[in-house]
Amino acid sequence: MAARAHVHRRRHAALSADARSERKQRTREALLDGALRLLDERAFGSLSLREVTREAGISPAAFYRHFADMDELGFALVDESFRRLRQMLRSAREDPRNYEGVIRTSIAILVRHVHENRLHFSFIARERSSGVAALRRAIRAEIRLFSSELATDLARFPHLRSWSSEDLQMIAALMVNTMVATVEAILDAPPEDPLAEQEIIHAAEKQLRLTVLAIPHWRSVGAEASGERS
Amino acid sequence: MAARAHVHRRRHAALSADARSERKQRTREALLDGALRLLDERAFGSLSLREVTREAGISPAAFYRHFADMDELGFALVDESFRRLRQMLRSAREDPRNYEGVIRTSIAILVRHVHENRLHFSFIARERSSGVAALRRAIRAEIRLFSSELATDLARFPHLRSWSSEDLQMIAALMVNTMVATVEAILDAPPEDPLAEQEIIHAAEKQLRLTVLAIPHWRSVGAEASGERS
DNA sequence: TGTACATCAGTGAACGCGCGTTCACTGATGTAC
DNA sequence: TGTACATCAGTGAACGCGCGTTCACTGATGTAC
Repeated sequence: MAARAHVHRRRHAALSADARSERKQRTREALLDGALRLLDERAFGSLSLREVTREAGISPAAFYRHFADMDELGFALVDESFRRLRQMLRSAREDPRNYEGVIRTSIAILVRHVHENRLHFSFIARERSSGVAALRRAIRAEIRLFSSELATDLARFPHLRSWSSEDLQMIAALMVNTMVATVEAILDAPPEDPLAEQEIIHAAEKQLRLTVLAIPHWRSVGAEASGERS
Repeated sequence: MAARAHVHRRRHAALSADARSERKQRTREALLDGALRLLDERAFGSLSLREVTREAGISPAAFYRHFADMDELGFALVDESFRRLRQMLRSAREDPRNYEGVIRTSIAILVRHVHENRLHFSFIARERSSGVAALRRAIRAEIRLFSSELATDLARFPHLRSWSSEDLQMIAALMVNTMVATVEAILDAPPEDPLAEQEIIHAAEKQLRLTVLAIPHWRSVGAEASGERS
């Protein structure tokens, strides 16, 4: 395996498997994972560069081989976390059904992904409101994007086809609010307490069912026309 | 005014106006207000004792005449913030009307209080998710209490009289979610941009109208009976 | 393949800084008589 | 009212500590020939 680089004697052997850059990549991931582990119970703004390098098992100075400063590491965490979240959305969109089925399976997929990526969701949930302004803005922008995509998806359902884009955004935002609150509740619940979690899930399903129940009865007023049509 | 303490020559003149304890009270408020000012853009967990005393204009050591540590100051801020929030709820409950009227006036009262107590709401919104676990728990408990009280209030409305307590909690939580998200959006919007804020308010009203629209059509399932009634 | 040189991820010591906390103190205010 | 003593909010210096950042370095890996 050490001889691997000699197999093809090219001008730039670095194009093939490069032990050095592989190791570098692994250290970078150790920094990101270490930070994420510490962030399960702490805010990013109170995390020190030295703590992260300590957790990752390298010296403080080596940090600068990977990131210019802590903020840059923070952005990398946001990117990674939302990559996982988008991947979740892809699974969720794979089997569209009627309202009822969508709600149950969407919540189930959401809950599964929260457990599989607990630290990433915990990081996003915490930094969404907190501390570092740049991180907060990046996260809010991603969530707004998510909400817009949901609005587009919703437009395919029977009653919603004729809705204005503004009203679709409004109901998508309402559903995203519910999902964000549900994720926060799950992360906040005593870990691995199946009863508490089941109650949270049950309430979330009811809230979404209640929301979609209103759809056939909705008639928008106020924004589209300044006058009213009695 | 300096002679005030001499007017009544009592055994314990301290019972009347006490210049010393008045001054102490004023310094305590300077600490709380200074901290709150700094917390408009920062997380509590990243706030130092020295910064707070600097902002309040006293020496670091004097801090300990008022609080044992920064956490104690944090709890005092939570208390003060929720005192203002409860005061808001009292105004909101003063004139109960039909659904529509309640929504418009409730949102208006909420928005007014957010502007009048911007720093307190900003503090609560940020620390609700962030950093210091003890503060987070205190804030979540207050919001849960708020949600329960809303459930009690809702029980007085026509269609909701017969609802189970669980379903009332569910819809109250949904409405609180919407209000929390609305407050966050207002605090996040460019300050004093009346157009952006009007859009946020408009969306919030729609979301609440949509929610109450579902009420007459709701039929709870799943929790009360383990079997289903087809 | 073997050798001589280049690259560069990671080290360890050093720096100046702001931190929380302690301590003996000061001086204005309060109390007893 | 006047005096002598007690209280106590606030001071300023000092402490040890962890921080972010810099620097010259080491030694394994990569490259050229």
